[in-house]
Amino acid sequence: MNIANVIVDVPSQNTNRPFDYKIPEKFEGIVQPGVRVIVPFGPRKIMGYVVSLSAESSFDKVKNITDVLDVTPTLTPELLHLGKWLSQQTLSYYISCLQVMLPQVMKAKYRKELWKLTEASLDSELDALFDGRAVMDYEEFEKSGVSYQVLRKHIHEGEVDVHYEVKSRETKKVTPMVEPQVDEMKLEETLIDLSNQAKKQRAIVEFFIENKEPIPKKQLLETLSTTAASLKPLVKDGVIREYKQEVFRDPYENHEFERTTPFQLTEEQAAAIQPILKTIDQRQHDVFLLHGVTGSGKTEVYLQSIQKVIDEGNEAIMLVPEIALTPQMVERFKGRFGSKVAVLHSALSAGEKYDEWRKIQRKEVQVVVGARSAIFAPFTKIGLIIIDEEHETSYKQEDRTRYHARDVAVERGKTHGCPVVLGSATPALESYARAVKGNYQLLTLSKRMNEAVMPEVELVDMREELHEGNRSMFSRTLKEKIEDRLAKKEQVVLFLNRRGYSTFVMCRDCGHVSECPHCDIALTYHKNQHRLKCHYCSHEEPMPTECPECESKTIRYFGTGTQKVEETLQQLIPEARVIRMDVDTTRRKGAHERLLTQFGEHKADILLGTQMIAKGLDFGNVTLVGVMAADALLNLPDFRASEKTFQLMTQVSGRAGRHEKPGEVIVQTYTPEHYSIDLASQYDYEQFFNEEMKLRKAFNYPPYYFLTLFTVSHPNQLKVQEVTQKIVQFMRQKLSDQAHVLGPTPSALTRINNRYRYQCMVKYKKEPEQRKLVERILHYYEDEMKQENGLQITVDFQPYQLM
DNA sequence: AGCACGCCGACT
DNA sequence: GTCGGCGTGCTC
Repeated sequence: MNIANVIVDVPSQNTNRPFDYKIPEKFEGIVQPGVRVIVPFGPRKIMGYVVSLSAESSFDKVKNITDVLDVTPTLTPELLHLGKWLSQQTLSYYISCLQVMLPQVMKAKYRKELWKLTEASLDSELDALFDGRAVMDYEEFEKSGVSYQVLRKHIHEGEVDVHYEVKSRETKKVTPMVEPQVDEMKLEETLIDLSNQAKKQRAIVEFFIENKEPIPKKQLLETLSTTAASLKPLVKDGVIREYKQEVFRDPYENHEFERTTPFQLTEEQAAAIQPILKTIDQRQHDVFLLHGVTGSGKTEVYLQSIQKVIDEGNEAIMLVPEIALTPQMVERFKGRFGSKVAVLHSALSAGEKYDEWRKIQRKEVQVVVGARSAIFAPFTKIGLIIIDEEHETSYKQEDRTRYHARDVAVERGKTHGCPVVLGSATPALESYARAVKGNYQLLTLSKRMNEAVMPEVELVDMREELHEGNRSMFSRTLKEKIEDRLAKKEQVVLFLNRRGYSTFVMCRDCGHVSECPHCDIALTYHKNQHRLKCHYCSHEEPMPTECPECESKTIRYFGTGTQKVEETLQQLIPEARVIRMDVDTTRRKGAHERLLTQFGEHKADILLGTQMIAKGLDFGNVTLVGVMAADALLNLPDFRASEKTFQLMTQVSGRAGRHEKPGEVIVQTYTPEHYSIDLASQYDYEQFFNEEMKLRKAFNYPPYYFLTLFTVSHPNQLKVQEVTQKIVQFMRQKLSDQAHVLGPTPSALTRINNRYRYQCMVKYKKEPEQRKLVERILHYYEDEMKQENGLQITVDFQPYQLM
């Protein structure tokens, strides 16, 4: 077994397979599957992952491994296998799948340098470049314009070498530590031997007679208010040992977490947790859908399930949509499990992420709470995987390796023989359908804790506001209610959905929205052509000058933002103190948490924000939630628009009246009669599910059909159309009659960076050959895709982002 | 992905 | 005749 099979860090079709390398004697025993190595590859040196070992190679010119980067494997056998699975699922390169599972800093960096190997002088031009140095960046040479011929001559003469260096970017933070190197008796002796003048040295020795434990050098010197000068002789005499220890950057270092103990479960919670605990006990794989209304105490169910897993010595993964958005969730986990928890989310620095990851790898924690990629936590004894707010689209990675964390969770759950719990107040239609079918076990929490009731939702018809002469974006009702809360010293959350708000066309008189006759999807306004287009089929029509329904001339496209709302609000209610939360105000690190803390301390009356305030906020003093424009999402060119609207409205409503004071929700809309808005206002998920399923069935969308989305892009529009057309034809010809192949269609964002984008969508029920067909297509266009600025074809087997 | 090699046109 | 443009094929 002295051959290592290595997946090299070269994402391409031709290198998407293991390469064999000899393991030099000095690395025997260290090189094993999952270890990162540096290997020669052609003229350069690159990083690679050992995926397996073998006794011999069928290749006769096997090179040696240059270096080993890990002492313990970075990837467990399970993760190596999972990476393979992922590459098959997403049709991406094995190496990309392995990289996506690891913290960014573990990706290798490469440096190319020129080394001068001789004292003699070279070609004058080149000598001028080296300028007396022995090493220079290759880039310098490239930029200099000195001809390659000149360089090549010297390389052949052995006077200059092109040197490739692999740099690992991970940095470990170390801190100097000190500890006694001798026993207590010896310390006492030292004390006697020390002269009476050496006061500080005596103090140090005395300190260590009291405390035998290692202590950071800095801390010791501070406590005894001395300097390194008095420590030095003791180290020299071998009484005290100085060494460096790796410290983990702890993002929550200066944060006190209030310890909490398990609550008494309500009857409903107890009933829901029962089957989960049983499955944990039996070490079985099963998927649960925990459908619990907002505030019903799903988190407590998670916490107590995890507790059981920990008690049995196993590990748990808990995914949350974007943990930076829910500091309160971190609080609860740290509060319950203390240092057993690692936290992984995007607000951490690269170094912090790496350290949290290493805590998991070194088995210093048993629980990880994190966003999407935390599903790849290098645990080996997973006893439970939880996905909170499972309907959230952020669980789907939208570039390169297009995986859905839910699928990975189920896959890992199968290998570990452990339950997967999906929790949501508004499950994704796909998930609920599976639960109804019996593929998932449905668990329900229908009541809020503490006998709180869901806040009353009032729909305000903005068309009527307009008819009655109110042209403001605030309805009279909303304005009055805000003023009322301010008077009572209570707080208000105002929610505005800005995304996609500028492109749909609506009549301000009757609320009519232009839709595609074939797709039941809002048409998108294209400003430059002044036309309406459907992004699913090829339908398009001119921008109407009057409403097709009521002939009013007030039909137009929409656009507004949080800033505008804030201005209007200030004019309307000048005394209100407003905190605005959107991408602009939360860009800086920690800004998010700071703003929320301010709001929590009632330093503002109104919290105005986008998406990011919809989740996880839990402020007892908030008694009014206002939704500025509920329709905004509804009219996105997306078959999930209704579902997203329903989910968002439900979530936002859940922000009000979570504690003693009852809450109230005002929803401003131009289409109060729309089933998703109407049913969300009644908190009727099931009815919504039924309605939406009818439409999905009628229009062949998930969960009745699966989707595959091809996106083709190229600088030349004709080329894109042509290629997409070919793909469409090929798929139509090869797939069964049950599959629907749509396209070619311009993408919603038809041109990005001067590249035109077209798509082909496949709706299908069962096409076992599909992946192979797609592989054939990608293989066919391989050469054209390699070219710089050439053709690009991406395939998404479970698209969420349809633009 | 890089890199070397090699085949072609445009020059000293 | 040589320099350097880019297409082609390979990397254990």
